[in-house]
Amino acid sequence: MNHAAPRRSDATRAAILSAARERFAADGYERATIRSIAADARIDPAMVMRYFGTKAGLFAAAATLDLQLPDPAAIPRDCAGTAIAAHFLERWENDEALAAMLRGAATNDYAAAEARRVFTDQVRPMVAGLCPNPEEATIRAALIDSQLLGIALNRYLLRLPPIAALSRAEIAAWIGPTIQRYLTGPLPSDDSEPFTTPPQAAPDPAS
Amino acid sequence: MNHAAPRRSDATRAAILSAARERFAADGYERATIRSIAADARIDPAMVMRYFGTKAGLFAAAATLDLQLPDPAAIPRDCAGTAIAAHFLERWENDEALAAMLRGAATNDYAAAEARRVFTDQVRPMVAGLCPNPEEATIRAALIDSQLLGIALNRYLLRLPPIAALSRAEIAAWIGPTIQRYLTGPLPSDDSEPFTTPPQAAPDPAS
DNA sequence: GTCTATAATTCGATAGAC
DNA sequence: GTCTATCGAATTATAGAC
Repeated sequence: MNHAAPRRSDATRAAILSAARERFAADGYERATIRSIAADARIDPAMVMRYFGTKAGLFAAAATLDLQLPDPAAIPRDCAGTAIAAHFLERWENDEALAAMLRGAATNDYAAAEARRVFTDQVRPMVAGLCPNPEEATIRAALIDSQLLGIALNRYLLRLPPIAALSRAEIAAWIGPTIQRYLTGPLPSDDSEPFTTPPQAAPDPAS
Repeated sequence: MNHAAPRRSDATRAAILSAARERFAADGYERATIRSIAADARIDPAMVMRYFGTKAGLFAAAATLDLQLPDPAAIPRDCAGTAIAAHFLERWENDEALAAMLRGAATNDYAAAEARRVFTDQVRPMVAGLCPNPEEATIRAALIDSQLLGIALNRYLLRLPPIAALSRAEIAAWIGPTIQRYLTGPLPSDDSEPFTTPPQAAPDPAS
Protein backbone atom coordinates (compact mmCIF):
# COMPACT_ATOMS: atom_id res chain seq x y z
CA MET A 1 0.00 0.00 0.00
CA ASN A 2 1.77 3.07 -1.25
CA HIS A 3 0.34 5.74 1.01
CA ALA A 4 2.75 8.46 -0.12
CA ALA A 5 0.01 11.02 0.18
CA PRO A 6 1.45 13.86 -1.94
CA ARG A 7 0.73 17.00 0.01
CA ARG A 8 0.90 20.28 -1.79
CA SER A 9 3.55 21.44 0.67
CA ASP A 10 6.05 18.78 -0.28
CA ALA A 11 7.72 21.12 -2.77
CA THR A 12 8.21 23.66 -0.01
CA ARG A 13 9.68 21.06 2.32
CA ALA A 14 12.07 19.88 -0.36
CA ALA A 15 13.19 23.44 -1.11
CA ILE A 16 13.89 24.06 2.57
CA LEU A 17 15.82 20.80 2.92
CA SER A 18 17.92 21.52 -0.13
CA ALA A 19 18.80 25.02 1.07
CA ALA A 20 19.50 23.70 4.56
CA ARG A 21 21.91 21.08 3.26
CA GLU A 22 23.81 23.74 1.34
CA ARG A 23 24.04 26.11 4.26
CA PHE A 24 24.93 23.47 6.84
CA ALA A 25 27.56 22.09 4.48
CA ALA A 26 29.07 25.51 3.78
CA ASP A 27 28.81 27.21 7.16
CA GLY A 28 28.45 24.49 9.78
CA TYR A 29 25.67 24.12 12.32
CA GLU A 30 26.01 27.30 14.37
CA ARG A 31 26.70 29.77 11.58
CA ALA A 32 23.97 28.45 9.31
CA THR A 33 20.93 30.41 10.46
CA ILE A 34 17.26 29.70 9.95
CA ARG A 35 17.00 33.11 8.34
CA SER A 36 19.70 32.48 5.77
CA ILE A 37 18.32 29.07 4.89
CA ALA A 38 14.85 30.50 4.46
CA ALA A 39 16.21 33.31 2.30
CA ASP A 40 17.99 30.80 0.05
CA ALA A 41 14.78 28.82 -0.30
CA ARG A 42 12.83 32.06 -0.87
CA ILE A 43 10.53 31.12 1.96
CA ASP A 44 9.49 32.85 5.15
CA PRO A 45 11.65 31.88 8.14
CA ALA A 46 8.55 31.11 10.17
CA MET A 47 7.70 28.34 7.74
CA VAL A 48 10.92 26.56 8.52
CA MET A 49 9.97 26.45 12.16
CA ARG A 50 6.48 25.29 11.30
CA TYR A 51 7.73 22.39 9.24
CA PHE A 52 10.67 21.24 11.33
CA GLY A 53 9.98 22.58 14.81
CA THR A 54 13.51 23.51 15.80
CA LYS A 55 16.84 24.17 14.19
CA ALA A 56 18.05 20.80 15.45
CA GLY A 57 15.06 19.13 13.85
CA LEU A 58 15.85 20.79 10.56
CA PHE A 59 19.43 19.61 10.74
CA ALA A 60 18.32 16.07 11.51
CA ALA A 61 16.04 16.05 8.50
CA ALA A 62 18.53 17.71 6.15
CA ALA A 63 21.70 15.86 7.11
CA THR A 64 20.33 12.33 6.97
CA LEU A 65 22.66 10.48 4.73
CA ASP A 66 22.80 7.20 2.91
CA LEU A 67 26.26 6.23 1.71
CA GLN A 68 24.66 3.71 -0.67
CA LEU A 69 27.53 1.36 0.00
CA PRO A 70 27.73 -1.54 -2.43
CA ASP A 71 26.76 -5.05 -1.47
CA PRO A 72 29.95 -6.71 -0.18
CA ALA A 73 29.07 -9.87 -2.06
CA ALA A 74 29.25 -7.96 -5.34
CA ILE A 75 32.84 -6.79 -4.87
CA PRO A 76 35.87 -8.88 -5.76
CA ARG A 77 37.66 -9.04 -2.44
CA ASP A 78 41.01 -8.15 -3.99
CA CYS A 79 40.04 -4.84 -5.58
CA ALA A 80 37.68 -3.74 -2.83
CA GLY A 81 40.05 -1.06 -1.52
CA THR A 82 40.15 1.12 -4.61
CA ALA A 83 36.48 0.47 -5.36
CA ILE A 84 35.45 1.63 -1.90
CA ALA A 85 37.62 4.73 -2.16
CA ALA A 86 36.22 5.67 -5.56
CA HIS A 87 32.67 5.06 -4.42
CA PHE A 88 33.14 7.21 -1.33
CA LEU A 89 34.58 10.13 -3.30
CA GLU A 90 31.79 9.93 -5.84
CA ARG A 91 29.15 9.93 -3.16
CA TRP A 92 30.75 12.90 -1.41
CA GLU A 93 30.64 15.07 -4.48
CA ASN A 94 27.01 14.23 -5.19
CA ASP A 95 25.44 14.61 -1.78
CA GLU A 96 25.97 17.74 0.25
CA ALA A 97 24.61 15.95 3.29
CA LEU A 98 28.06 14.44 3.80
CA ALA A 99 29.76 17.81 4.15
CA ALA A 100 26.90 19.06 6.31
CA MET A 101 27.28 16.07 8.59
CA LEU A 102 31.07 16.28 8.91
CA ARG A 103 31.20 20.03 9.42
CA GLY A 104 28.38 19.81 11.90
CA ALA A 105 29.95 16.93 13.78
CA ALA A 106 32.91 19.11 14.74
CA THR A 107 30.80 21.30 17.01
CA ASN A 108 27.36 19.75 17.34
CA ASP A 109 26.69 16.77 19.56
CA TYR A 110 23.76 15.47 17.57
CA ALA A 111 25.74 15.56 14.34
CA ALA A 112 28.64 13.75 15.99
CA ALA A 113 26.31 11.03 17.27
CA GLU A 114 24.78 10.73 13.82
CA ALA A 115 28.24 10.38 12.26
CA ARG A 116 28.98 7.52 14.65
CA ARG A 117 25.68 5.94 13.72
CA VAL A 118 26.54 6.08 10.02
CA PHE A 119 29.67 4.14 10.86
CA THR A 120 27.81 1.54 12.89
CA ASP A 121 24.87 1.11 10.52
CA GLN A 122 26.56 1.44 7.15
CA VAL A 123 30.35 1.24 7.13
CA ARG A 124 30.83 -1.54 9.65
CA PRO A 125 28.26 -3.93 8.15
CA MET A 126 29.83 -3.61 4.71
CA VAL A 127 33.28 -4.38 6.08
CA ALA A 128 31.85 -7.23 8.11
CA GLY A 129 30.65 -8.71 4.85
CA LEU A 130 34.25 -8.90 3.69
CA CYS A 131 35.87 -9.89 6.98
CA PRO A 132 34.67 -12.96 8.84
CA ASN A 133 35.88 -12.10 12.36
CA PRO A 134 33.46 -9.54 13.90
CA GLU A 135 35.95 -7.96 16.31
CA GLU A 136 38.52 -7.57 13.60
CA ALA A 137 35.90 -6.20 11.26
CA THR A 138 35.01 -3.41 13.68
CA ILE A 139 38.60 -2.22 14.00
CA ARG A 140 39.30 -2.62 10.30
CA ALA A 141 36.15 -0.66 9.47
CA ALA A 142 37.15 2.14 11.85
CA LEU A 143 40.58 2.40 10.24
CA ILE A 144 39.02 2.57 6.79
CA ASP A 145 36.63 5.19 8.08
CA SER A 146 39.57 7.20 9.39
CA GLN A 147 41.42 7.19 6.08
CA LEU A 148 38.32 8.15 4.12
CA LEU A 149 37.29 10.93 6.49
CA GLY A 150 40.83 12.28 6.63
CA ILE A 151 40.83 12.66 2.86
CA ALA A 152 37.38 14.27 2.93
CA LEU A 153 38.48 16.65 5.66
CA ASN A 154 41.51 17.85 3.73
CA ARG A 155 39.84 17.88 0.31
CA TYR A 156 36.39 19.27 0.96
CA LEU A 157 36.51 21.08 4.29
CA LEU A 158 40.05 22.45 4.62
CA ARG A 159 40.65 22.44 0.86
CA LEU A 160 44.29 21.63 1.30
CA PRO A 161 45.71 22.41 -2.15
CA PRO A 162 47.72 19.22 -2.80
CA ILE A 163 44.71 17.02 -2.00
CA ALA A 164 42.14 19.28 -3.61
CA ALA A 165 44.14 19.36 -6.84
CA LEU A 166 44.22 15.59 -7.34
CA SER A 167 41.54 13.86 -9.35
CA ARG A 168 39.24 11.39 -7.71
CA ALA A 169 40.90 8.56 -9.59
CA GLU A 170 44.34 9.62 -8.41
CA ILE A 171 43.22 9.74 -4.80
CA ALA A 172 41.54 6.37 -5.14
CA ALA A 173 44.73 4.94 -6.60
CA TRP A 174 46.76 6.29 -3.69
CA ILE A 175 44.50 5.30 -0.81
CA GLY A 176 43.04 2.17 -2.39
CA PRO A 177 45.93 -0.04 -1.27
CA THR A 178 45.69 1.46 2.22
CA ILE A 179 42.04 0.52 2.49
CA GLN A 180 42.79 -2.86 0.99
CA ARG A 181 45.40 -3.52 3.68
CA TYR A 182 43.07 -2.40 6.48
CA LEU A 183 40.48 -4.72 4.97
CA THR A 184 42.43 -7.88 4.25
CA GLY A 185 45.99 -7.31 5.44
CA PRO A 186 47.63 -9.05 8.38
CA LEU A 187 47.19 -7.82 11.93
CA PRO A 188 50.10 -5.67 13.04
CA SER A 189 52.73 -7.46 15.08
CA ASP A 190 53.07 -5.92 18.53
CA ASP A 191 56.56 -7.17 19.23
CA SER A 192 58.64 -4.18 18.29
CA GLU A 193 58.89 -0.96 20.23
CA PRO A 194 58.22 2.02 18.01
CA PHE A 195 61.24 4.11 17.20
CA THR A 196 60.96 7.26 19.30
CA THR A 197 62.33 10.57 18.17
CA PRO A 198 63.63 13.52 20.11
CA PRO A 199 61.53 16.63 19.55
CA GLN A 200 63.12 19.17 17.26
CA ALA A 201 62.37 22.22 19.38
CA ALA A 202 61.31 22.95 22.92
CA PRO A 203 57.74 24.20 23.38
CA ASP A 204 57.33 27.94 23.53
CA PRO A 205 56.40 28.87 27.11
CA ALA A 206 53.08 30.71 26.78
CA SER A 207 53.89 33.28 24.15
CA MET B 1 69.47 40.29 23.38
CA ASN B 2 66.81 38.64 25.49
CA HIS B 3 64.31 41.45 25.91
CA ALA B 4 61.58 39.25 27.36
CA ALA B 5 60.45 42.05 29.62
CA PRO B 6 58.42 40.11 32.23
CA ARG B 7 55.29 42.14 32.82
CA ARG B 8 53.23 41.50 35.88
CA SER B 9 50.26 40.70 33.67
CA ASP B 10 51.89 37.69 32.06
CA ALA B 11 50.25 35.34 34.54
CA THR B 12 46.86 36.75 33.62
CA ARG B 13 47.58 36.35 29.92
CA ALA B 14 48.69 32.77 30.41
CA ALA B 15 45.56 31.93 32.40
CA ILE B 16 43.35 33.36 29.67
CA LEU B 17 45.20 31.47 26.96
CA SER B 18 44.98 28.20 28.84
CA ALA B 19 41.24 28.58 29.42
CA ALA B 20 40.74 29.65 25.80
CA ARG B 21 42.54 26.57 24.49
CA GLU B 22 40.31 24.33 26.59
CA ARG B 23 37.10 26.01 25.52
CA PHE B 24 38.00 26.25 21.86
CA ALA B 25 39.07 22.61 21.90
CA ALA B 26 35.90 21.44 23.64
CA ASP B 27 33.26 23.66 22.05
CA GLY B 28 34.66 24.97 18.77
CA TYR B 29 35.06 28.58 17.75
CA GLU B 30 31.46 29.79 17.72
CA ARG B 31 30.21 28.11 20.87
CA ALA B 32 33.23 29.04 22.96
CA THR B 33 32.28 32.48 24.29
CA ILE B 34 34.47 35.20 25.70
CA ARG B 35 32.35 35.09 28.82
CA SER B 36 32.80 31.36 29.40
CA ILE B 37 36.54 31.56 28.82
CA ALA B 38 36.84 34.46 31.24
CA ALA B 39 34.80 32.57 33.82
CA ASP B 40 37.08 29.54 33.52
CA ALA B 41 40.12 31.77 34.00
CA ARG B 42 38.37 33.57 36.88
CA ILE B 43 38.96 36.84 35.13
CA ASP B 44 36.69 39.66 34.04
CA PRO B 45 35.49 39.27 30.44
CA ALA B 46 36.54 42.83 29.67
CA MET B 47 40.14 41.88 30.39
CA VAL B 48 40.09 39.32 27.61
CA MET B 49 39.13 42.02 25.15
CA ARG B 50 41.75 44.34 26.54
CA TYR B 51 44.52 41.79 26.12
CA PHE B 52 43.54 40.28 22.81
CA GLY B 53 41.34 42.88 21.13
CA THR B 54 38.84 40.57 19.50
CA LYS B 55 37.65 37.00 19.78
CA ALA B 56 39.52 36.17 16.59
CA GLY B 57 42.69 37.62 18.07
CA LEU B 58 42.26 35.45 21.14
CA PHE B 59 41.83 32.36 19.00
CA ALA B 60 44.91 33.22 16.98
CA ALA B 61 46.96 33.55 20.13
CA ALA B 62 45.53 30.46 21.83
CA ALA B 63 45.53 28.02 18.93
CA THR B 64 49.04 28.63 17.69
CA LEU B 65 50.59 25.23 17.49
CA ASP B 66 53.99 23.71 17.07
CA LEU B 67 53.97 20.02 16.15
CA GLN B 68 57.60 19.78 17.23
CA LEU B 69 58.22 17.39 14.38
CA PRO B 70 61.51 15.55 14.60
CA ASP B 71 64.47 16.38 12.41
CA PRO B 72 64.15 14.14 9.31
CA ALA B 73 67.88 13.48 9.43
CA ALA B 74 67.48 11.87 12.84
CA ILE B 75 64.95 9.26 11.69
CA PRO B 76 65.88 5.96 10.08
CA ARG B 77 64.04 6.14 6.79
CA ASP B 78 62.62 2.65 7.14
CA CYS B 79 60.87 3.09 10.46
CA ALA B 80 59.75 6.66 9.88
CA GLY B 81 56.08 5.73 9.40
CA THR B 82 55.43 4.31 12.83
CA ALA B 83 57.66 6.91 14.47
CA ILE B 84 55.74 9.78 12.88
CA ALA B 85 52.40 8.24 13.87
CA ALA B 86 53.48 7.75 17.47
CA HIS B 87 54.88 11.25 17.67
CA PHE B 88 51.70 12.78 16.29
CA LEU B 89 49.47 10.93 18.75
CA GLU B 90 51.68 11.91 21.64
CA ARG B 91 51.65 15.54 20.64
CA TRP B 92 47.87 15.52 20.26
CA GLU B 93 47.28 14.29 23.78
CA ASN B 94 49.64 16.86 25.29
CA ASP B 95 48.58 20.03 23.52
CA GLU B 96 44.96 21.10 23.42
CA ALA B 97 45.82 23.59 20.71
CA LEU B 98 45.56 20.75 18.18
CA ALA B 99 41.96 19.97 19.04
CA ALA B 100 41.16 23.68 19.16
CA MET B 101 42.64 24.14 15.73
CA LEU B 102 40.91 21.16 14.12
CA ARG B 103 37.51 21.83 15.65
CA GLY B 104 37.80 25.48 14.77
CA ALA B 105 38.91 24.74 11.21
CA ALA B 106 35.58 23.06 10.50
CA THR B 107 33.67 26.32 10.75
CA ASN B 108 36.15 29.18 11.02
CA ASP B 109 38.06 30.49 8.02
CA TYR B 110 41.03 31.74 9.98
CA ALA B 111 41.44 28.38 11.71
CA ALA B 112 41.22 26.57 8.38
CA ALA B 113 43.88 28.82 6.88
CA GLU B 114 46.06 28.25 9.92
CA ALA B 115 45.64 24.48 9.57
CA ARG B 116 46.84 24.72 5.98
CA ARG B 117 49.78 26.79 7.15
CA VAL B 118 50.77 24.12 9.68
CA PHE B 119 50.87 21.67 6.81
CA THR B 120 52.97 23.95 4.63
CA ASP B 121 55.37 25.11 7.32
CA GLN B 122 55.77 21.97 9.40
CA VAL B 123 54.49 18.74 7.84
CA ARG B 124 55.65 19.28 4.28
CA PRO B 125 59.22 20.32 5.16
CA MET B 126 59.70 17.24 7.30
CA VAL B 127 58.49 14.94 4.54
CA ALA B 128 60.64 16.83 2.04
CA GLY B 129 63.60 15.92 4.22
CA LEU B 130 62.84 12.26 3.57
CA CYS B 131 61.77 12.50 -0.06
CA PRO B 132 64.08 14.07 -2.64
CA ASN B 133 61.54 15.02 -5.32
CA PRO B 134 59.72 18.20 -4.18
CA GLU B 135 56.51 17.60 -6.15
CA GLU B 136 56.24 14.09 -4.88
CA ALA B 137 57.01 15.24 -1.37
CA THR B 138 54.08 17.63 -1.39
CA ILE B 139 51.58 14.96 -2.39
CA ARG B 140 53.10 12.37 -0.08
CA ALA B 141 52.97 14.84 2.81
CA ALA B 142 49.32 15.64 2.09
CA LEU B 143 48.41 11.95 2.10
CA ILE B 144 50.21 11.47 5.41
CA ASP B 145 48.42 14.52 6.75
CA SER B 146 45.10 13.01 5.68
CA GLN B 147 45.69 9.72 7.45
CA LEU B 148 46.84 11.41 10.64
CA LEU B 149 43.97 13.91 10.71
CA GLY B 150 41.45 11.18 9.94
CA ILE B 151 42.59 9.27 12.99
CA ALA B 152 42.53 12.41 15.13
CA LEU B 153 39.05 13.25 13.89
CA ASN B 154 37.64 9.87 14.81
CA ARG B 155 39.59 9.46 18.04
CA TYR B 156 39.47 12.90 19.63
CA LEU B 157 36.61 14.79 18.03
CA LEU B 158 34.00 12.19 17.13
CA ARG B 159 35.23 9.72 19.73
CA LEU B 160 34.34 6.77 17.55
CA PRO B 161 34.50 3.87 20.02
CA PRO B 162 36.66 1.40 18.05
CA ILE B 163 39.33 4.05 17.46
CA ALA B 164 39.05 5.68 20.87
CA ALA B 165 39.49 2.30 22.57
CA LEU B 166 42.79 1.46 20.93
CA SER B 167 46.06 2.39 22.59
CA ARG B 168 48.36 4.86 20.94
CA ALA B 169 50.85 2.07 20.22
CA GLU B 170 48.18 -0.05 18.56
CA ILE B 171 47.10 2.82 16.33
CA ALA B 172 50.71 3.59 15.46
CA ALA B 173 51.26 -0.06 14.57
CA TRP B 174 48.21 -0.03 12.28
CA ILE B 175 48.78 3.25 10.47
CA GLY B 176 52.59 3.22 10.59
CA PRO B 177 52.89 1.06 7.45
CA THR B 178 50.38 3.31 5.69
CA ILE B 179 52.46 6.40 6.41
CA GLN B 180 55.57 4.51 5.46
CA ARG B 181 54.08 3.65 2.09
CA TYR B 182 52.95 7.22 1.47
CA LEU B 183 56.48 8.29 2.40
CA THR B 184 58.67 5.83 0.51
CA GLY B 185 56.36 3.57 -1.47
CA PRO B 186 56.05 3.48 -5.26
CA LEU B 187 53.82 5.90 -7.12
CA PRO B 188 50.47 4.35 -7.99
CA SER B 189 50.17 2.97 -11.50
CA ASP B 190 47.46 4.73 -13.45
CA ASP B 191 46.88 2.00 -15.99
CA SER B 192 43.92 0.17 -14.55
CA GLU B 193 40.38 1.45 -14.36
CA PRO B 194 39.01 1.23 -10.83
CA PHE B 195 36.42 -1.47 -10.31
CA THR B 196 33.07 0.30 -10.11
CA THR B 197 30.21 -0.97 -8.05
CA PRO B 198 26.47 -0.61 -8.50
CA PRO B 199 24.87 1.28 -5.63
CA GLN B 200 23.04 -0.93 -3.18
CA ALA B 201 19.92 1.22 -2.92
CA ALA B 202 18.34 4.08 -4.80
CA PRO B 203 18.48 7.48 -3.13
CA ASP B 204 15.43 8.45 -1.16
CA PRO B 205 13.63 11.26 -3.04
CA ALA B 206 13.53 14.15 -0.55
CA SER B 207 12.05 12.46 2.46
C1' DG C 1 -0.92 27.86 4.90
C1' DT C 2 1.51 32.27 4.97
C1' DC C 3 3.39 36.17 6.99
C1' DT C 4 4.08 40.22 10.52
C1' DA C 5 5.54 41.45 14.84
C1' DT C 6 7.95 40.61 18.65
C1' DA C 7 9.37 38.16 22.81
C1' DA C 8 13.42 36.44 25.26
C1' DT C 9 18.23 35.53 25.11
C1' DT C 10 22.81 35.87 24.20
C1' DC C 11 26.86 37.58 22.20
C1' DG C 12 30.94 40.67 21.05
C1' DA C 13 32.48 44.99 21.93
C1' DT C 14 32.78 49.78 24.12
C1' DA C 15 32.77 53.64 27.48
C1' DG C 16 34.22 55.23 31.50
C1' DA C 17 34.59 55.22 36.72
C1' DC C 18 37.97 53.97 40.12
C1' DG D 1 45.09 47.58 35.46
C1' DT D 2 40.48 46.20 36.88
C1' DC D 3 35.68 46.12 36.81
C1' DT D 4 30.61 47.83 36.18
C1' DA D 5 27.28 48.96 33.08
C1' DT D 6 25.52 48.80 28.83
C1' DC D 7 25.10 49.27 23.79
C1' DG D 8 23.80 47.32 19.42
C1' DA D 9 23.22 43.47 16.82
C1' DA D 10 21.97 38.88 15.99
C1' DT D 11 19.76 34.66 17.11
C1' DT D 12 15.83 31.05 17.94
C1' DA D 13 11.31 30.72 18.83
C1' DT D 14 6.37 32.07 19.62
C1' DA D 15 1.79 34.45 19.20
C1' DG D 16 -1.58 35.65 16.39
C1' DA D 17 -3.71 38.26 12.34
C1' DC D 18 -5.21 37.20 7.67
